[in-house]
Amino acid sequence: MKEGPDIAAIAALIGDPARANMLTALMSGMALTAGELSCEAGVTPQTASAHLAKLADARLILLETHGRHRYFRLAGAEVAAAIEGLMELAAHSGHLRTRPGPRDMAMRRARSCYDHLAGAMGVRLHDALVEQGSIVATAHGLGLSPAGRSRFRAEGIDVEALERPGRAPCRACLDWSERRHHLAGPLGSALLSLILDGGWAKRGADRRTILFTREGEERFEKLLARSESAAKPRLVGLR
Amino acid sequence: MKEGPDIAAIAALIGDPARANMLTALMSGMALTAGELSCEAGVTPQTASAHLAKLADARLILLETHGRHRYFRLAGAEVAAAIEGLMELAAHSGHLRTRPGPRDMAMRRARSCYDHLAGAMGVRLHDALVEQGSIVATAHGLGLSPAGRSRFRAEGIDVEALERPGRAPCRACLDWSERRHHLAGPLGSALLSLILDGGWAKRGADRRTILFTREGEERFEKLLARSESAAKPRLVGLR
DNA sequence: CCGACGCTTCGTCACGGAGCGAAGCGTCGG
DNA sequence: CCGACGCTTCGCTCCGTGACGAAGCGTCGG
Repeated sequence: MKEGPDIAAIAALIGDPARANMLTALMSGMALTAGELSCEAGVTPQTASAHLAKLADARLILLETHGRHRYFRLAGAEVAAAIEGLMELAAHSGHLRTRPGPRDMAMRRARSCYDHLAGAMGVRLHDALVEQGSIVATAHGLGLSPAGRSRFRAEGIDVEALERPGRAPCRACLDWSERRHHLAGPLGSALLSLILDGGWAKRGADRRTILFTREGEERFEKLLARSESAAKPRLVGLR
Repeated sequence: MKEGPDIAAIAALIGDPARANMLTALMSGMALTAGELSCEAGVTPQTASAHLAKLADARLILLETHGRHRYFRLAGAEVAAAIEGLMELAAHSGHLRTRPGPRDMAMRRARSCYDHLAGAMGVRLHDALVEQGSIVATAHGLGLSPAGRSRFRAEGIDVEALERPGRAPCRACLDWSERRHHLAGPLGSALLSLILDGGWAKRGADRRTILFTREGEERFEKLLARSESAAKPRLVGLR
């Protein structure tokens, strides 16, 4: 049993606290500078530099240079997925670092998981879209129903851009704080963009917590309500 | 960003080659003795014992004692999911340990991923069941359609046992070798049991490869064919 | 131009963890 | 009962890795 992916190499990279903190910070989906990441990791810039080089060599993160600033971001959704899987396992097996507090509650309510909405509100979004059939199971993962397409189009989302060959327009991502699925993939990403760009919510100081305005929350509820009451009749016998 | 699950602790456990090999061996879904796991890891029994204690303390594996034999198995599906996520990431980022060979081909074709069928055949099973609507998206993950329920019942599967409160009857699990979904969860588990108990296939020497007999392969194809041609008409416009 | 800043590279040190030999305990089977 | 076997625990060694200080390079802005 020595063939196949070398999970030890990958896990060992994530298994260092400094690197784990960096990767977790990058789960916000935003690119951060080497200096910012050294703060996140709580180490000196020189140490952070060595760590970042390892992550980049392993292709877990990507580098973009802007003058003297070096911006790093996660290499892609599969990195986020692996980290989310570890988070789920850590949460499930009781490996938590601090007691839940007010900030944790905000994280649990709404946060970005890489490029899409997670937390209780992310789960509600997924559930609502599934319940009324805007998204359905396909061989390539979750897909859009015809009714779903027109609904998202009405929200200003470029639906054609979501559906590219060999790429599922959405994906169920298991939420470590809710133990249920929230919506990931291109649709999930587009919806978080809609929420942030539309001013419904803004990022918290930690860059990851998503804080809805009063008005934004109403807009979000209206999105769920339209999702739940429009188009397809409810499949009562299904569940 | 110091709150939340401690992924470094979990990843560090997986990041040791000996422990990674053990966990990978346990992805077969079978329980193995401490001695067997020390062979898998390529270390002495005393070293293996210390590693196993760490994994058990962290609740990644469970111990069952039978006389002088100590059987260990993965603690649950969330462990398998995290490992699978790391496998996907390792494969995606080019962290492979050996060149693909004949054995690897058998692994890619059909293998057990914890308690369900993975590899090309596992992906085909998922796709066929989705295409004809036996399984559909629900808020709790993938669920069974009415037609799916009667079909699986006809195969001798205890469908009522699959659908328990708070537990999705199936789940899409991303396959690291195929980069597509195969079927996990209770239904996936029941189908692998059907395949193995029904004599359609047996486990390879490595305990993880699933080797179909000629006859078993025909039975499998018939399952797919019935899945694809029966009940619900094809949703041609969907994709 | 030049000092400040962001970041990388080099050298060194200290600590922790994985490894194994030795020893011991409990179970099994003849 | 007793030797063989499976497994755990203890003690010790060695190596690898993360940490930081020092130094250097490139970019930025006054």
